[in-house]
Amino acid sequence: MNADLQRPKGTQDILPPESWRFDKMRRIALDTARLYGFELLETPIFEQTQVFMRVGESTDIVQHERYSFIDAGGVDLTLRPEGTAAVARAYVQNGMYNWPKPLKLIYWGPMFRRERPQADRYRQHTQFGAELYGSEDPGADSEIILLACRVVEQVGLTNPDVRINSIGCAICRPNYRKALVDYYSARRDELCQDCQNRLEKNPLRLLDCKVDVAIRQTAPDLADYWCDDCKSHIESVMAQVSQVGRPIRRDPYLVRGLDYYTRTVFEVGHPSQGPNTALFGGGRYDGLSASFEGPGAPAVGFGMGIERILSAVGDQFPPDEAPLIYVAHLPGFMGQAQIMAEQLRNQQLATESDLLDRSLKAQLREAGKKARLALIVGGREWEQKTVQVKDFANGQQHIVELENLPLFLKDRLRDESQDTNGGSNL
RNA sequence: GUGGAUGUAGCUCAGCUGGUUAGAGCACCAGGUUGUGGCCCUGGGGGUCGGGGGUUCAAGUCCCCUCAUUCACCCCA
Repeated sequence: MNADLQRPKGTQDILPPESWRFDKMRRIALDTARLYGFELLETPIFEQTQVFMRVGESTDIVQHERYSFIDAGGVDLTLRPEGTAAVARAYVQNGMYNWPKPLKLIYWGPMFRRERPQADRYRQHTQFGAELYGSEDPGADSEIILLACRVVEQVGLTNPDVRINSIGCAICRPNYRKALVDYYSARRDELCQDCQNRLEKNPLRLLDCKVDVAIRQTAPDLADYWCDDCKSHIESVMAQVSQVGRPIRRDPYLVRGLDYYTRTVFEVGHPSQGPNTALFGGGRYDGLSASFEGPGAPAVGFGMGIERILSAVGDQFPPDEAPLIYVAHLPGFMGQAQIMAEQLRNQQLATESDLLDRSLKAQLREAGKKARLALIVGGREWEQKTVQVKDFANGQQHIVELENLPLFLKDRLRDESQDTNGGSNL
């Protein structure tokens, strides 16, 4: 295919069965969130560009990774690069600050960033996230962490590795920032090029440089600069999470890229993915809603990249397979087979029939690949108001009267523990 | 934005130092039974060797350019 007709760089066609794994993942995420009483919020996949500019002056995803366009009416729009800003906008615009507190919201959908694709990183990816508005209490932070961990556990990533840090508040962070800048400025010559830029742009990010690890070891620790409120806040979050039996550890070098965070930041990885990988992350952003000209409201949330999660679980997370019935037919009975299939679907039985008018042999070959049971419509049996039913689980074949058919089929499908000497491939 | 790797059938890949009509496995289709799947056997459809240019009697193979894909850094989900 010509290059200019191909899928855009960094996007993907999600083919079956992967597409069904996505669908199952979504159901699990939403169901788990409902277990905690979260509500689902849908926002547009594009917003006015200012919505994202408000929240991330110094972050790459709003600086030079934006998919922006001017529409025919001259409005500056951007495909959303992340969920939190859009939810904050919706929160203010819809007056949700007047809703009963706390307000617990989740979202699911595509996000867009124009960056160079690599393993598990796409220009369009799917994110599931939660935002909890209206509570400053450490319990809100722990609720968010617990929900996110439960979701990944539901898909098979047990014992997630939770790392947490506090980047302080408007009162104590400036002190730390100054101490950090002083420390690194004195060693400017020893820093890598990236860190010299970070020193100007976003000093906190000096801490998670992978090159200058020796320098940061003697750098000032955030913990020594926390005010009393910030200190007791993170301690309570960690205590609360631990008390439900979920390990959590402080990572003194953990700071996150988006600059709207206050106090809590966290990332969660998994042992199967290596020591410091991030499957998802989040934090607190108490000042965000105020920047949308609404009343200030404390908030905490997480965002989870679904492609990364599914890549991490691998084949351990198969899609659900409906036990399928295939209606095969003898020559001249193709129409009858489809009518039969439709009647079985009326009984909520997943059913297919041949649409190519192929030989019985070919029909059964296809049926054997995808179905649990095959029906054969036509011939002598049809004249006696019966059909042949073949069970691929054991190779047995029965002649069943039409009026008893739905009951018979449901009975066979219910019994999962058939002997399998026939070689089912389900 | 920086650096590395790779492009041969739908998929995974062979194709030695350039040498006849480019192959295999899997997948797909058909036949081996007048009305029966899997396993096995036989046959079949499918390829501008990513594209363009060059060297040569001869290029999938060598050279240049280009496009695409992929991995890492930056950043992030």
